Amino acid sequence: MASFTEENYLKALYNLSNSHGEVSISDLAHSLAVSMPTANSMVKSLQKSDWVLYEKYKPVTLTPKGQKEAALIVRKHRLTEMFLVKKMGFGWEEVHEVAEQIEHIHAPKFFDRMDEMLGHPTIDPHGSPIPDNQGRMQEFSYTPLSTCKPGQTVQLTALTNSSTEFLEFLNSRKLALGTQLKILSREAYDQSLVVSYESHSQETLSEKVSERLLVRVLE
Amino acid sequence: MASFTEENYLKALYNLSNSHGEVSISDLAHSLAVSMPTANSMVKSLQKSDWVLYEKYKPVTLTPKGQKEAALIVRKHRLTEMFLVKKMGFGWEEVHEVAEQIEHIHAPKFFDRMDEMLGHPTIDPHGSPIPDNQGRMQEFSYTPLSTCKPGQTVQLTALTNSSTEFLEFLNSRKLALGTQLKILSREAYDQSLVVSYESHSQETLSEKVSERLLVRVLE
DNA sequence: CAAATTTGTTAGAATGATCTAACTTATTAC
DNA sequence: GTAATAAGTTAGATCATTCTAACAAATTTG
Repeated sequence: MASFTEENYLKALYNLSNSHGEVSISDLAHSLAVSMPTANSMVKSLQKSDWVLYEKYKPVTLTPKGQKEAALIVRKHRLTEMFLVKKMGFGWEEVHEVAEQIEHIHAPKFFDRMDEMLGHPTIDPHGSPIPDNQGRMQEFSYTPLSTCKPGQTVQLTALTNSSTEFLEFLNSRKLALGTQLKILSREAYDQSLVVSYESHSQETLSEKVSERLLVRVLE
Repeated sequence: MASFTEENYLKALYNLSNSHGEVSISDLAHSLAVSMPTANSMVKSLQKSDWVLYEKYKPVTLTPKGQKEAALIVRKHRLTEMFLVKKMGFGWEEVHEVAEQIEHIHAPKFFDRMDEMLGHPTIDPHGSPIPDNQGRMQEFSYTPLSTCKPGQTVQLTALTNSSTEFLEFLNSRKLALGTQLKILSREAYDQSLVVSYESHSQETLSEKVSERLLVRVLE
């Protein structure tokens, strides 16, 4: 069984994996706020327990066993976030820290019960998919708002960044998942978008914001 | 801030404290399933951080700081047990293991919200008092059923032991907190008691059981 | 109270997770 | 295609938590 620390490495590897499933030691170390030698030695030890594949000077890859373990940790994290929001009345900007701790609890029945109470949700409060209890995660193909065109109507479905600051910004603009946005125009100079939604007839979103908003194009 | 391990030592000290607030190294070690040298060295290190008072060859005592910290961990444990039973549908025999892990979560808002949703409970599902958010715990003076006399009517209010096996035994006899028992007789040979309650007109409880049942005498 | 037993301590070692300093390999930029 | 930079590794140390073996103090018991 993976230790608390090992679980954090597995989750980081899972989240950092590129399209080839590879993660550099450097990225891993930065993501976990540890030194490169620390990440290096932990990767060697994860290899011994068959969680990762690794060769000197090459990027790290999760084994199927490692992938499943990591996905199940992510599952616990996202189920917890959903539970905190839907059943305990927390805001989507408040749940990350707590979920970061609860994801390490070893108690299948606890998370199964959450899942049940929530009606087996497939996404978390930030629109990220929840892996199933076998560690399989469905792929969504959402579009960054930044790549959409004036005239399009879209629905906000997920975020690429869920930092407290960003979530609080979205709260201040009353932007929630599910909101339908009409793209009015794009400013050529800074790529900011002018959109309208609900009672907001004109709201400007910077490129920094619009590239973090994932949408489904409605028309 | 106390580490996960330190928190477990503080909690053990809190639970093992006798009327003078003292705990022997031996009891501490047994309770945590570690060797005596381990307990000894941890006690020395807890002393350095002002969690405990300690002198060579003397029993250990929690400082006020240590007592409060321990009580707040116990508070988190018992609130969690209550939440699992009342809000998530778990049985009282299923909640100890999970609460043992969740008690280490650092997230005041999470536990405050539980407390609120539960209506600020003062006892956990096994009748044990929940310390308040300042770490103060009210003292109840319950009587072990084993010391009661035939003819008395009592109400089951708490347990001195909450092992899964004992709780499952109580489930099998439909004995829940709040149940009113009438003591019919006592067997002189083994001190077992014959009681009646609800639809059970005659149930024999061994001394081992009756001394673990805490009651309030009604008449 | 002296012997036996229990309890507590010291010393020394192991493991997991981390660091810095120094060095090596790989990549990027002229 | 070298020189500079970035990325990765090794070596060696530290800290927390644990152990066993050996010894010492305190308590219990005949």
